[in-house]
Order: sequence, then structure tokens, then C-alpha cells
Amino acid sequence: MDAFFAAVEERDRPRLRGLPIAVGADPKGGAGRGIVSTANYKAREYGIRSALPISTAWRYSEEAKRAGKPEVIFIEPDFKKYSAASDRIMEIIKKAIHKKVLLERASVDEAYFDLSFTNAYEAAQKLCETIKKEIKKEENLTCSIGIGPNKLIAKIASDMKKPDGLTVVEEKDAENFLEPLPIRKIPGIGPKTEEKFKKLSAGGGSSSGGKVARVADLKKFSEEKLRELLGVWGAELYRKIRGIDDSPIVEEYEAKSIGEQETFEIDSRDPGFISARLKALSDGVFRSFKQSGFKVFSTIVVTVRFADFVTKSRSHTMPDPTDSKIILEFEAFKLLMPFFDKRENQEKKAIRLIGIRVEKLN
DNA sequence: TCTGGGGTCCTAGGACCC
DNA sequence: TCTGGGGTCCTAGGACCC
Repeated sequence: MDAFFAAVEERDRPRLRGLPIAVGADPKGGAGRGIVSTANYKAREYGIRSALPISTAWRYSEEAKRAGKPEVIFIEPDFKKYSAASDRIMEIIKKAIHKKVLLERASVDEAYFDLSFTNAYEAAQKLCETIKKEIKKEENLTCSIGIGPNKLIAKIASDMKKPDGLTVVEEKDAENFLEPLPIRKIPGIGPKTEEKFKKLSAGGGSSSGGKVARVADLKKFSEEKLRELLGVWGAELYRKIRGIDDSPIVEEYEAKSIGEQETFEIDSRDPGFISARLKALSDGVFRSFKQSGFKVFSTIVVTVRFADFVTKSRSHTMPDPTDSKIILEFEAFKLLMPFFDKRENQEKKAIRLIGIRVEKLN
């Protein structure tokens, strides 16, 4: 889906049509914590995009206002609404593919489906055009679709002509399609890996060659070299940049963990306050755990992020799996305690965030 | 710029077992 | 005397994705 959360809000509030919209944390007049979840395309012209601190987005909006442009509309996310829209969109796709093939809901606004039953790229394209039209008609939302020989190519293709795009990359063109792309376009290459390669020369150590910026540059590395640089993931990457991906479409998968975390409005050193928040988070996690249908959990993880963003976690695996809310709270509290201790927290740093998560679910 | 909240997967060291 | 090799589980941290 294109700018999904923002698009839903814009759709539901006709008076906002055409205005810059940022869905995310409450900006609180520039003092808000948190980030932008989704910016619509108008807001992107202001430099506002996903993951931008909401305080920065607020500043950009103020600057635009002074320049005589419309100010940004800030909206807090309504996940229930997006999830309901997502459900309806998935139904539209299911209907279009006759329920006979696999549909993987990769996230609230992203899905993979197997179009090989169409037997030809042209027919697949036709079907996707129908799906786009149907989503536009039923939900008044646009999406961008990529068609390719595997999930990797399809995903990258879907991003090529946003918004409202449809991109087809046939198997024979896959390698040529990838070569000119910045390496960041490969799912799994994030900011750190991009930086790492920027510092390397494209010759894989040889003196010639510029920086490794594009997939074509990455292809000069041997599989062994990529493995050395990135471990197991390096070997996968070697195949990915050649357009090879045999990951299957997975209809449903089981959760491996359930957790909640919370960034405080103001960093805190108050054990009473922090413990109370931990209890509230435990309650929430326990509720989700119960709803999930799992019967027991074995491991509890408590996370603490300090004011300087240094993040620590402590975990405990119990000898016997449990379904007890009391045990969850008690063990979480035991894991949190050391962070109030002088030895663990020598400078008595204030705490910015705490989180709790349960794992080893059964 | 000053960094959310929900997750997944990988790595590396240490304990422990045979 | 001073010590193998294979494997699993636990813990903590880090990178990444939407």
C-alpha cells in the first residue's frame, strides 16, 4: 500500500485532501518524543518521511508555515482502523486469485501472492491491474505491485514506481534489473551494511575501483568474501544480488515472542514510577499472550534504554514453563532491579524506556 | 535531526553433556 | 600431566524490517 496510514487518514477526512499529513507520535509543539510512522506524499516534499523524529517533522512544518506553505497535519495512528482496512484488502486479493493459491500477509500493508497459475507475465499483469482497480474502488486507496520470478524481485519491483505503480520484471531481465540499483534496495541491507560497503573498494580489496554503491559493484565480491564480511547472510546475499531467491510464500507463521515497550515522556530515575510502568507493560503482555492461544512461556526479557540511548537487556529462562501472571511480574521485576543498583548503573543514568517480552512460547 | 513499537534472525561466549 | 570434538542451551547484543 502507498503511504498506507496517511492514505487511510486522508481518505477518511476529505478536508485534509492535498494537505501534508504525518501519522505518528504527538509532536507536542515540538517537544514530543517518537517518530513519524508514515508521511503522505505532500509531506514528503517537506522532507518528512518514516522514522524521522516527530520533533524534527514539527520543525520542518514550522519552517514551511513561515514560508507561506500549509502546515503539516499531525495525526496519531489508529491501528485498529488500518488493520480493518488491511483485512478487507486481503479479501479483495483472495477473491481475485480464486483462493486457489498462496497469499502471504507480510505486514499490515504488504502481501505476497503466487501468480504462477496465470502461466504468463502478461496475464499476471492483467490480474494485478484488476486487483489495483478493485482496491481503488472498494477502499479508495492506491497500492504498488511488483511482479517477478520470486519474492525478492517482486518486492524490489513493487517499490520502483510508487505511488500507484505496477512493475513487471521477467526472470530473464532480473539480473539486469538489479545491477544499477543502490545496494540499500536489497532487503536486509540496512544503514550499517551500506556504510560498511561504502568504505570498501569495489575490487574486493584491490587498489582500483570506487565505492561499493550499487548492486553491480557488490557482484564483484566472491561468495567467500561476502561470507567473511557478513557471515551466513553474506552467502544469501551472494545469491540475492544475482536475482536468486527460493524463499517460499508462507500463509501463516507462529509468533516467537510477545512483548511491549514504552518510552517515557520524561526520562526517569524513580524506581516507584518505573516499576509501576513495568507492571502495566506486564499486564499488557500477559493479555496478548492469553489472546495468542499459547499456553505457556519459558523466557522473560526485560529491556532498559538509558537517556543516552544505551540499551541493555536481561533475560531469564525458567526451568519450568509457566502461564502465571504473578510469575511474569515477579521475574520481570527481578530482572529490572539490578538497573537501580550502583554497580549496574554507575552514573545513575536516567531511564528512557523499558520493555518486557516473553519467549519460548508453547 | 535525536532517535517508536512491534517483531525476526544471527553471532559469540560460556556452561554443560557425551 | 594438562587436556578432543561435537553438540545443545542460555544470555546479551546487534542489524534489520514495517
